[in-house]
Amino acid sequence: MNSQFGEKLRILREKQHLYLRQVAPLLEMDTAQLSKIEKGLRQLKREQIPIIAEILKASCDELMTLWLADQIYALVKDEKLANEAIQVAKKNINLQKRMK
Amino acid sequence: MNSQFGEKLRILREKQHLYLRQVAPLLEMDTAQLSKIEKGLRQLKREQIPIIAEILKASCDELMTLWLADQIYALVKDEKLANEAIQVAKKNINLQKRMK
DNA sequence: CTATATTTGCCAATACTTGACAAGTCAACA
DNA sequence: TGTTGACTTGTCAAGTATTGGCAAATATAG
Repeated sequence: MNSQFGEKLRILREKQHLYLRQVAPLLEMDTAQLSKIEKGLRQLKREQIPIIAEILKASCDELMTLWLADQIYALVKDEKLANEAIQVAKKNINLQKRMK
Repeated sequence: MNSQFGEKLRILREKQHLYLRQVAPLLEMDTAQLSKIEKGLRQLKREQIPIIAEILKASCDELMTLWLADQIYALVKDEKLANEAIQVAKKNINLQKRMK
């Protein structure tokens, strides 16, 4: 439960029978980094998500959602007020939407 | 709508008829910094929240919630998948809770 | 034992955030 | 109009955090 995004990448990569060493260069990184990303020890850059989505033939939106969810989760995972904070943030987002 | 937390601080401070110059030293910062914090241009450190809550005679939990909500909001405010991401993050938090 | 895939540890390089100060605006008012 | 007090803004060095890249370690299969 530490990195949904990373776990998903690994699953997708294995489904495509690809090795880290095959995928990493396409993202201009070494296998060590990609390994850490899959284990949630490092962050993939936001702008690399579309790239890896294509490589792994996955939904960019789904990956983006998981990636964002990981960021949020990291922020509040140890907070007793996590749920309340999320509620407030959500309200603000919907308010913002209505503004546009 | 840029910083609920900052706006709240300002309102509370004015309600107590306090000046930046009176509050800032209690947080070991100068007025410029506190001004920026109230305008959402800087972040108050998490561990300072209880301190300012006491100074402003406010609910620490409420301030903490707003502070966290601001962090989340900053993360996703320009994301079209913000709501989906929040949904996923929320689910993970509740999962985690059940684990404990 | 060897080869290949992945993981881990380390640290220099880079990027991001803050602290501190100076200079600026603004409003009140003598 | 000039002064004072409150707040704001700009800048940049210093402090933190994150990343990139390499080398060594581990794991697995033959």
